[in-house]
Amino acid sequence: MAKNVLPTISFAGLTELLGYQIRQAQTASFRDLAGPFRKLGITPGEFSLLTIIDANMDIRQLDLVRIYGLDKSTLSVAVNRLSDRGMIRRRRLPQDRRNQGLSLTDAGQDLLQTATRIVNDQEDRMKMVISPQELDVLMGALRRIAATLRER
Amino acid sequence: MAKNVLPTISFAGLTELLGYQIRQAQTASFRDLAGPFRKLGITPGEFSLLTIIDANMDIRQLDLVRIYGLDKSTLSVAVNRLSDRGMIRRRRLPQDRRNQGLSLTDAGQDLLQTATRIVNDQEDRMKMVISPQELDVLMGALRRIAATLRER
DNA sequence: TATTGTTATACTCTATAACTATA
DNA sequence: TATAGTTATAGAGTATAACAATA
Repeated sequence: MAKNVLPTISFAGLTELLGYQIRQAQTASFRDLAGPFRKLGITPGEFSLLTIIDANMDIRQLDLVRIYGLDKSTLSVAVNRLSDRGMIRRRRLPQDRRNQGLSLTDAGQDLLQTATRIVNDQEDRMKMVISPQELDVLMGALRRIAATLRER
Repeated sequence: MAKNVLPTISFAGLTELLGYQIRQAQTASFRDLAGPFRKLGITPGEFSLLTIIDANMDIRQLDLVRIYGLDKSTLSVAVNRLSDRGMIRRRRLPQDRRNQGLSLTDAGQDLLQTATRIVNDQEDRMKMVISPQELDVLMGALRRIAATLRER
């Protein structure tokens, strides 16, 4: 009946593409984080948002917009979500009251701490399959690739 | 007035994370493709779909579901879009009429050819900032990282 | 007038659930 | 009953446009 025959799929040149392998690694990373992060109610993007806000007292939304290359409306929505959940505080800055300084609440700091442990655990697992030398190459090469593609 | 002072943003540990750099490279790659691909009316995901269908005569949707780790409904929608545009053909397979074999139309093959040139151009630009040795390390390491994260 | 941010709206991508058809 | 695929629906994530407040 030929029922359990798994078809052999050709990926054509796909697997030889650097862009393809970068994407595969990236989706594997997100899916790996998805489970533990869902319990916390955050996404990888929100983790990085919390990290940057934590490290930059009273950062403005427009600075975050520049960092992420997102539209200001998109960022406003993202900040809303974390703010509604009591993780982020917004305050008008006295120097220029058009700006809103962002900071983490105590609950936000707790959340960040837990999320950071999850991320570090993933990092450890990734580093188990590559050598320290390979790690250096990887970090440098990925940075240069991103930079050159952003140039135009 | 301190108007043109660009604030110095700290990324905390973010830039030392492998997962972060992989994501940065991946979003840079997608954004770089976005412009030329928009003119063709396709996405990077659709490009890879076209490539795999082209290389696998009468492939079934369920095989694609397994490759991509997507839900069958998601894939059905994606195939619909390309089918509505006349790029993909579906035909019931005589061996088992529950299966639909997918193939590219002539227009689909033309589209794939044009998209492939765009992707290859991006690959060339990425390879201009890394050595052949680094390329080897990158491909191998990214493959192993994706594999280990998928294991659980 | 220009800048910072919000809101309404819409589009894409994804999954879940209920369905049809075929086996 | 099980498998392959479709459709309706809903939830993220994103952008555009119109708006409000502040400079």
